[in-house]
Parts: sequence; C-alpha cells; structure tokens
Amino acid sequence: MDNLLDHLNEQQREAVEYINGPSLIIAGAGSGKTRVLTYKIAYLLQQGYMPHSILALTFTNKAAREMKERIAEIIGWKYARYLWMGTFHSVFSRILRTEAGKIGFNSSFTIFDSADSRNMIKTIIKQYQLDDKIYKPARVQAMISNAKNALISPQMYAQNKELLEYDQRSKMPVLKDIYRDYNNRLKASNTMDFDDLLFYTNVLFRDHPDVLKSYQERYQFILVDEYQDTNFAQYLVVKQLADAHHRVCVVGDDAQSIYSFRGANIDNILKFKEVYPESKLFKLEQNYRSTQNIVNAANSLIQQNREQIKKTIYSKNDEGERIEVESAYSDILEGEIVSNKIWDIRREKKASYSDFVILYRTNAQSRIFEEALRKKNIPYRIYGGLSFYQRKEIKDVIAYFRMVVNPYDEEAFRRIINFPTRGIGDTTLNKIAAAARAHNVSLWEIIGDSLGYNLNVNAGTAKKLSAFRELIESFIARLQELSAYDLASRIVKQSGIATEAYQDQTPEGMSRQENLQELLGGIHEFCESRREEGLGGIGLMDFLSEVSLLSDQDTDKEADKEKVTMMTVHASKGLEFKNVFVVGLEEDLFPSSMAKNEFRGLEEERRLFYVAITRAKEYCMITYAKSRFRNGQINASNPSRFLRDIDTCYLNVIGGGFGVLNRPETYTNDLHDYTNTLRTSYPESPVTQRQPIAPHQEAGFPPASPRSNFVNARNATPRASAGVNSGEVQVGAVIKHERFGVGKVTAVTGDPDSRKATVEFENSGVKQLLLKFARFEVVG
DNA sequence: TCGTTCTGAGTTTTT
DNA sequence: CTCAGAACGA
Repeated sequence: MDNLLDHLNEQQREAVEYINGPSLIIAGAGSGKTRVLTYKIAYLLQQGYMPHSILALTFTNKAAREMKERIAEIIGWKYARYLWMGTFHSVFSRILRTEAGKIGFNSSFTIFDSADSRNMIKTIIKQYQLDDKIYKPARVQAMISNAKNALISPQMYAQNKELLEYDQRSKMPVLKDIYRDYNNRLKASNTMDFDDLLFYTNVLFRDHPDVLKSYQERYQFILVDEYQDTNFAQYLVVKQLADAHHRVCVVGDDAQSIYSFRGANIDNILKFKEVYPESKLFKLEQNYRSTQNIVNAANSLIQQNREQIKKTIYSKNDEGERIEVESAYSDILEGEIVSNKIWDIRREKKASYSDFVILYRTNAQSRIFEEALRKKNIPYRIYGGLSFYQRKEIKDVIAYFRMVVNPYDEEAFRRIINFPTRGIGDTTLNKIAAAARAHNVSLWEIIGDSLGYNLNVNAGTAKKLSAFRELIESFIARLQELSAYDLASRIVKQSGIATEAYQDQTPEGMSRQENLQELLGGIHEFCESRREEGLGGIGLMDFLSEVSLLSDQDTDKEADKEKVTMMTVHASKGLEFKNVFVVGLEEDLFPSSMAKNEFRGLEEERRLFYVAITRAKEYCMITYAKSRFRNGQINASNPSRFLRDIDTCYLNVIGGGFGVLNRPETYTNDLHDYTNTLRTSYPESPVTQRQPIAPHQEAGFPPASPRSNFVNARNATPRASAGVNSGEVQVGAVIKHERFGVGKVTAVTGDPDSRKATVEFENSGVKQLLLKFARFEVVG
C-alpha cells in the first residue's frame, strides 16, 4: 500500500492525521468529506487500531455501505468487514438486542415504523375519546418523538411544569397520558419505535455503568458522519461512549443542517468545542464539485445566516456561468421554462438527461413538472412518495413476519388479524383490545386464552380466533429450523396472501404481485449472501431486524440513466448534478410559510436553499412563479426573500428583477418579534437550551433595500398581458372563465394589488378569483 | 363487511 | 385540486 496521505489535499490530510484527541471536521459542500472519512479510518487501521475497535456512525445505510466499500478498496475486505459501521439506529439496535433483558425487553423485539407509531397513537386518542382535530395524530407523534429525542421519559414529562403548561396552552392537556400509554403499549408489545432505539440505549448506559464501560472499551475510536443532523439522544450516546478516551471525530457541515424538524440540533456541531475544549477544528474548504460562480453565489447566500461556523469555501474549477434566475407568470409556465431549458441544454451541450435535476421544496410541486416534461417527451424519474417497504402489500407480509418473530407486536396483530379477510371485524378486535387493556396483556395473549380473559365472543368467532392463532403458531414452530426465505415463502402461501394476490388481475394487482415477488427475491438474496459470507444469521428474525431499519433513501438514486431526476431539496442532500433547477422560489413556499416566523426556522430554510444550489456542478437555474395553483385555488405569489440574499454579480436575472414586486406588506410582517414565537415545537432539553434571541440582533435578512442591479428598466414596465386580465370588473358583471364557464360577479374585495372577485358560476359553484391572474372575459 | 359518496386538510421526513 | 379517512347505505 502506497502512502495513503498522498491522495489528499493539505486540509484533508491534517484532518486525517490527527487521531490523538477529539476533532471536528467542517466539511463544506463538495469538499471530499467521504474521502476524508474513509481515509481516516484506513489511516487508523494503518496506525494499529483493530477494525472491531472502530465505530463509525452514519444516518443512512447507504452511506455506511458506501463508506465500507471504499475502505475495503483501500485496505481490503479482510479488515473492513469487522468495522462497526452503520446507522445510529442499526448499531444501537444491535446493542439493545444483546442487552435487551437489562431494560425490560426481549431480544426479539420488533420495530415500529412511523406509520405503526401513528396508528397506535390514533388508537389511543380514540380510546380517550379525544377530538383528533385537536389531538392531531401526526402532531402528537411529533411531540412524543421530540420528547424522546430530548430524553424526556413519560414520568419526567408528567413532572415538567413547562411542558404541561405548554400543553395546556395548546389545548392538549392529556398529552402526557397519551405519551405514557403509548410507551406502555410499546413495551407490552415488546416493540420499539425509531426514537426508542436511541432512547433506550441511553437508558441502558445510564442504568448499567458496567455495560457502558464494556462498550467504551470496545470502541477505541468513534467517528460520526453528518454530525449537524444529530439530536440530543444521539449526541449523548456518542459523548458517553467517548467519555473514557475522547477519541472521537465528528464530520459535518453546519451550513447543511436541514433536519431540525426531525429533532436534529444544530447546537451539537456549533458547540462541539464547548463539550471538548481540547478538540481540534479542521475545515475542508475547497469545493471540488462546482464552478466558482456557483460556490460564490452559495457563499453569498449563506452569509446571511447569523448562526454558523466561519469558513471560506472556494473553488478552483472554472469560473462557469452565472446562475440564471427567471420568473414565470404561473406555475404551469414555470414548468415550461424549465423543460425548455432542459431541452436546449441537452442539445447544446450534448448532455444526458441524467445530468439534470429539478429540486423543489414540496413534493406537491412535482406534478406540474411531470406534465411539462411529458409534453416534450423528456423521460424523468421522481424520487419521493411511498418507499418499497411502505407499500401496503409489503407491510402486510412484513406484519406476518413480525408476528412470527414477536407475537406480542400489537400493530402487526391489528394489521393481519383480518388480512386476508377471515371474518374478524372491528367489533371483535375492539373486544380483544379492551380485554387486553383490562388485563394489561397483549392482544396475542387474549386470543391465546379467550375463555380465561372472559372474551365475550360467539362460538364462531372464537373458532376463527383460534384458527388464526394456530396459523401463527405453526410458523413460530419453524422459526428456528427454516431459513428466512423458506419460512417467508411458507407464510405467503399458507396465510392466503398469495391466493388473494393472484385473484386480482387488475394492473394494480399485477404490480402488487410483482412487489411480493421482489420481496421474496430480496429475502432469498439476503439468505444466499449471508450463507456465502459465512456470517450466519439467515433466519427470519435476522432478516426482519435488518429490513426494519431500511428506507428508500438506501436505494441508489443515480441508478436510472437517461432520465431527468425530480426530488425535494431534502432528498438531494449529498448528491450532485451537472445541471440543477431550483424551482418555486416564492414566499410561503420557499421559505415555507411554516418556518418563516421563527428565526431558526428561517435560517434553516436558507440552508436548505444553500443545499439546493450546491448540488450543481456546472449550471444552475432558479425559477419562481407569480401565481400558483394551491389547494384548489390560484394564489398570487411573491418572489422569495432568498433571491435577494445572493449577490447579483453571480446572477443573470432573465426578464427583469424581483426586487420591487409586491414587496412592502410581505416583508414588514415578517420582522415581528421572534422571542414570542421561539418555539412551535418542543422546548429543548436543558443541556441544549437555546438563548432567546435579542430583538435587535435579528436582522438576519434585510428588509427591503433592493440591490441596485435589480431595479432595471424592465421592472418599470407594466406587467405583460399573456392571457392575464388587467383587473377591472364590477359587481354584477357576467364573465366567462376558461374552465369554470359563465358566472356572475357578486363581490369584489381586497387591496388594489390583489383584488379578488367572488363569482357564482352556473356550473362550477362559487369561486374566488384573483383578478390579476384569472383568465376570463367579461360578457355582460 | 363491503363499496360508495362526502368532507376536510394540505412542508420537509436520513431511521 | 387531490388524496385519505369518515360516514353512510346496502
């Protein structure tokens, strides 16, 4: 092996070589972060560390897999295979399975995905007879998740005055009880949700110092990827593991912290130095990905953020083209602009479709681009939506697996008790659930002894229940002797899933069959590859524990050649494309209306925009629409404030600026006092408590002082006509609308800039039309 | 227990 | 608008 360090630039080399204490590596976008991590691990091995004494934590299985592969390329699988490398969740779940007994679980515990959690929360809300308009399951779920991520147990929660008062104010006083019940039922089900994997690891280490000690000794060096996305629970586990030796290296980019809504706490990276005063800070500042223009533009944007670690990202690549900014009159026209541009660039540069990506803030925006691309016969691929494992037919089968591995799993039980249909309906299920609650046992135990638990069902139902139980038991009996594949095939056949699937000959039904086939194929592959590697563990339980922590993020996003990619900005993190289109740069969309009232929320949105731009290697275009169809209505939209954060010398603003459009009311509103709205989500754990932001410091974004370049001649011209009305309509007028037909104007409201007409259409009912944009003619 | 109509809500989502 | 979940009827 030649000298590893020769493959690195100076900054990278220093970061790799420093192994005698804690270090923070700030890795700017495109700066070779993965390279540094892999070389650092290889270097550690070269310096005499044993592979099994190195722990490397990532956020996705894909990241872990890729890193392991690259390390194997350098030093060979012989060593790489023994590295402790995986996601927080998978590594912790392995630890928890070995130590399950110590925290009151059985090692065969199964894992709830987010949908399972939400379903259980729904059930509890129903059971309390609460209004799910107030106790919105998703919201309750988020609250519980935040509590767990901050390591607040149900008991602590119920004693925390601040939290209780907060719940009072948000009209959810029984949240604490829901949280308690939810947790109890998870425990009774021998299940953990994603957050529990982190939570209970902390509990384990807190209550069992000897266990902690053994892991501290095992992991002699700890590395963490994407450290800016860690939450409190993750931070604390890492800290505890590293406490004995402080040999910890975290890598991340505070400028790319975009997951706070999942509990990520940017303070972890910002305050690393406070936790480890002796730590070294390394900065990877050379961007190898993008042109100078793109890097500089992105820099000028992110400079508007107040909370960040100082760094100067630079590029030595070509200067490149300016970022193009173009507005469209409507969302549909925005789609056309983008598809035209893709068409042109592809022809001019002989680019492949796979060199293009369209990035949007919300999934709902994809539709219009789909249509625009389809019109031009441009092939595309959308990422997002349901992942393979979230599809109903897959979840159903997985629920059987879960039931077999862990029959106490309540959500799995509910899912399959009547699937395929076996005449056990809601009534019976409710009886079972009530009995389970009354006796504080799982649903499975109730049907195991329905007489003993006084289950009030008729003889027919009782028979069906015992048939179900015997079916599951017959699978359980084979759990040890059969491989995952053999048992899974058996389950699919004998449960009636196969029969049911093959009866459905509709196209959707066929696709479901294919998915089932694919699942079984995947299990087969799982067993085969494990057998080949001689790793053992080819049972259903092994498969399940792996598959429960997989997500679609783990599937390869560049696999599809010759297709334009479309995805949310979030999903694009870590990827790169030659040509990037960032679309929908409008107030209330990007930044999202939900985030704009909070200082930190707004800065996060700006980071999100930063992530979007820095995906581009060569060319970047930013678009926005002046009107957008949202929630069944056409709404006027204003250009995003972020557009004015980018220094105009890196921009080419097509067809006029965005500096003076409809501004005043939008921007003045946004400057209100943030201290009152500091949190819409949960208060943080004491360790990471934020300082309130002093009002005078808040000008993270300037109010309206448009940079001079934007005020060009085009701005002064009246808005073009392009099928848009000039806006003069009187009450009583009869109009003819393109889509809604003929109708009568019954009211005209709103300020001059956004006048709305209420129109009673003959066939389409009453609509509100924004006169500026509505397409109609006055007929009487 | 099933299809149907109706109502209402509507970011982002690494595990 | 579009989708999911509730409500309703058979």
